[in-house]
Amino acid sequence: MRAPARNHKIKGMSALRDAPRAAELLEWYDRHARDLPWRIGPRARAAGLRPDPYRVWLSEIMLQQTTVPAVKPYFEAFTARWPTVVDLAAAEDADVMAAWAGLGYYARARNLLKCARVVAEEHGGVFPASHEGLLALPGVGPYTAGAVAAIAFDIPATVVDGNVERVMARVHDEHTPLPQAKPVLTEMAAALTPDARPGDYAQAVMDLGATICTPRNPACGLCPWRGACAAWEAGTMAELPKKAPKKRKPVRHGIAYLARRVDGAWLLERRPDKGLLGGMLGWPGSDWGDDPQEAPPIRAEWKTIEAEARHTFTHFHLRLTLRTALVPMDRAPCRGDFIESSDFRPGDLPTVMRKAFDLARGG
DNA sequence: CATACGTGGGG
DNA sequence: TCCCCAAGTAT
Repeated sequence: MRAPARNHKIKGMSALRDAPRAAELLEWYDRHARDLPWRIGPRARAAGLRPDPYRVWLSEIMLQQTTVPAVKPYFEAFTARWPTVVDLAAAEDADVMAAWAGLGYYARARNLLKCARVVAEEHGGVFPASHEGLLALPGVGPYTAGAVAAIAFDIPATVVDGNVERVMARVHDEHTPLPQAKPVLTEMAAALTPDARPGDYAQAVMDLGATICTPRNPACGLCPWRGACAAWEAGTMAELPKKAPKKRKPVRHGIAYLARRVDGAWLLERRPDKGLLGGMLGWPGSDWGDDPQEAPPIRAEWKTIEAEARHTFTHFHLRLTLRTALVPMDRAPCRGDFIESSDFRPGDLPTVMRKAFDLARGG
């Protein structure tokens, strides 16, 4: 009897390896699926339930380059405050940006609102039920379109995120470094994607990557695909996926000005939509570079705080010199606006600006 | 295709 | 302290 399911490519003294099968992964998922606020579990899905596309989309946007623990409280807050995409579409920009503060990658929040308004105004408040339609939405790329199509609509889309790349690289012992390997890893993922249970399958691979096939110390002993894993056989799982070497982050310097009016109001400035921290509230200040120039937003006696605020962004380290001043009621700023003490919440600021506030208030 | 774009947690 | 990373997208 032939064994067509066997992989006969033999490396060294290895035993025959099984081909990875979606069914094995789905069986594992049926027993080990994570319980997440935006998710419909495999049992409920089998009973015919589907998750709300709005919640799936919202979670997928939040989860871009962001961990599940970081997302959970934001997801709860957003869905409590804006239960439907139409509610979100009607929100004030500043409220959404404030609610997103601390989660990072703020272009996501701007695109989130754009997308909600497109869905509300051009699609009657209903998310498009196709990969192509989803892909056309602001902030929705190939991954998110596939994930929403599969999870919310059970469309058999190939979903390739960082988890899938890692799992495919290991299962096939693929040593080509990322991002060069992306096309071949996508092909491998497509070859494994089943027609049945696309939503469960997409979540199953991501759960596998998040809980078993982790970047460090993978729990291969618990893996449903261990018998099919070429990296396990070769002992290379810890070094996969290979990645192009990273550049060192340069250090940039800046000055931030924290002005408090005698009535307690704080001088803040809305940053332009484009660029770093775009659309967020922040302290007025200098540019961030090698040699920042003074740029006080209002005439005052500025005092420099001893400690500088340190913060690391995606591509540089920032050391922020903080200057504070107390200014009288009748003096007008040349940049920014005073926000009444009762209207100001530090939590509305992006983290770097909140750090500056904490330092200035504490010192 | 390379780069810009945040943050918090873990080793 | 420092580096790596986490369900990517836009340009």
